[in-house]
This record gives sequence, structure tokens and C-alpha cells, in this order.
Amino acid sequence: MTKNTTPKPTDAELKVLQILWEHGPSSVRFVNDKLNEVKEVGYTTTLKIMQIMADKELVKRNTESRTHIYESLIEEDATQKQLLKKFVDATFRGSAMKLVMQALGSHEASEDELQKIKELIKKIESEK
Amino acid sequence: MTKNTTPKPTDAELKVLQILWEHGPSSVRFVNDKLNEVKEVGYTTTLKIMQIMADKELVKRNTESRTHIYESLIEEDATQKQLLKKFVDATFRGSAMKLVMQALGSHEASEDELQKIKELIKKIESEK
DNA sequence: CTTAAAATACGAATTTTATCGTATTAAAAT
DNA sequence: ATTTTAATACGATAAAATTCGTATTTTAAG
Repeated sequence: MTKNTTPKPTDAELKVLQILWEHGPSSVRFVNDKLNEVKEVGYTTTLKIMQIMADKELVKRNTESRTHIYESLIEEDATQKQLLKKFVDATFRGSAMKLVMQALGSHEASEDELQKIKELIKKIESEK
Repeated sequence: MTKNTTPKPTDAELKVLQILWEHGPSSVRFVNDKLNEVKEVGYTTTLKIMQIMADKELVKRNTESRTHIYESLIEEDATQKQLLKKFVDATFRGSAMKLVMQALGSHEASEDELQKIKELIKKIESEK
């Protein structure tokens, strides 16, 4: 029913997706500029990655104008969820809880964030 | 002071590490058998990976007896922590909280696990 | 219309990871 | 001592991911 054939973006592809998710449909030039804010990378390199992504149908592109505009075809939440599952299996042998503990322990969570988590837990508990 | 030069195990290497962490110092044969419980892989493939890991100093090996015994040189917790940070940055743009939400939301947490998390939160709050 | 600028297309080279075949060595069994 | 077995060493190949140089095309200026 879903045509979703496990999109598995590579690291480089994920970086592009992050930009598309954050800024919406963008040109290669724009994405490349954003990438270069973090790390130098050639324009054609970015272009190639985005073309490959179009092949894989991770993104679609609008070629109407000379400057092609790329847009993510996969959803941020769903992608994160999928990558998370893989990561949890590989790194924490499937124990999501161990991961949560690590995440809470390492990255200082703000009052506000802790509050949100507590609310989430309540919600989960009430759903049982 | 620490000679820690960012150990970045690949997926295959991580699988080996998981086994070494779980079972302690082991022979290639043992690790290969364990790997094969999940997915078929040749003995020499496993051997090669573990030799590469020895080069990278992810593991050390005891060559006293004919059967070399490999032992992890990096700690499970520290490695998980490091991989987690990288993963959070790449996938959740640095938002550990978003990850926690996803983890709690997706992977069914048991009563017991939720309890542990609540306790952890309390502990964090009390430390502020 | 000609030129310059900006973008994409194409393909090659490199790097990293993964896999395994064959050779060699060491130990154990006979 | 010879054979068999089990292990490691070495190196080749393959597959995937990354990077970028050069050619071509398109648009806009002059």
C-alpha cells in the first residue's frame, strides 16, 4: 500500500535533507552555500549528491526554470524514526531505553524539556 | 592526556564490538559464530575486520596462544555516547530532546522502563 | 548577435568499507 | 614423521559513497 521502499539516506544525503527540511525547496546553489557554512564542499559535489538523490527519489526537482529547485520527498519525522530504529539496534542492541538514558544523562536537558518528557510519559502511561 | 583520537567504528566493526562487550575477550571463531547467528558471513571476512580493528586500535589482541584472543579497547558507554552525539547532530540537528521524544513515542516502553526514566528525571532535577 | 556568467550534465578518480580466496603456519592426531 | 585440521596472513576484488574536473547548455548583458 505504501510505496515506501526504505529510503536510506547516506550521511551526505542527510545533510542535504536537513537543509531542505529546514528551508523548504531550494536550489543547488542555496544548499551548497548552507553546506559551506559548516564545511567547504565544491558546488559540483553538492550537485551530484542531489542528482543522485533525485535518482533514488529522495527528492524531486522542478526543472521548469533554469535553476532547478529540489524538494524533499521524504518526511522528516518518518525518516528520523527509521534512522533511529536502525541506530538503536546497531548501537544499543535494540534497547531504546538505554539510549534515552544516555541522551538524558549526557545532553543537559532544560527544565522545559524535562517537563515535556514528563508529559509525554504521562500520556504514554494513560494510553495503556 | 587521553590518546583518544575519536574512534569511529563502522557498522561492521560495531557489530564485532557488541559481541566483545557482551561476551568479553573472544576468538575470531567465536565472534564469527555469533555474527552468523544473525547473518551469514565468511570467517576470513570477520578475521579481516578484526585485524583492521586491531590496526585502528579499537581492539587489542593476545597472540600468545595460537588462537588469538581479541579484546575491546574502547568502552561501551563512552562509545555509545560518542556515536549518539554524532547521530543526534546528523539526524536531529542537535536536538536530543526530539530524539528522546521519538524514542519514547516509537518504541513501546514498558512500565518498568518508564519508571526508570522518571527516576532519572527526578535525579537530574534534583541536581540542578 | 556575441560574449560572459551561471547552471546543469557527464563521467572519472578517490576513498572507504566489506567480502573472501588462497597461501602459509602451527598444532594435534595418527 | 606424516597427515589432517584449525588458525592467521596476505592481498585482491567488489561495492558504495564522496569528490570534483570539464563540457555543455541556458540565460542575460552588452
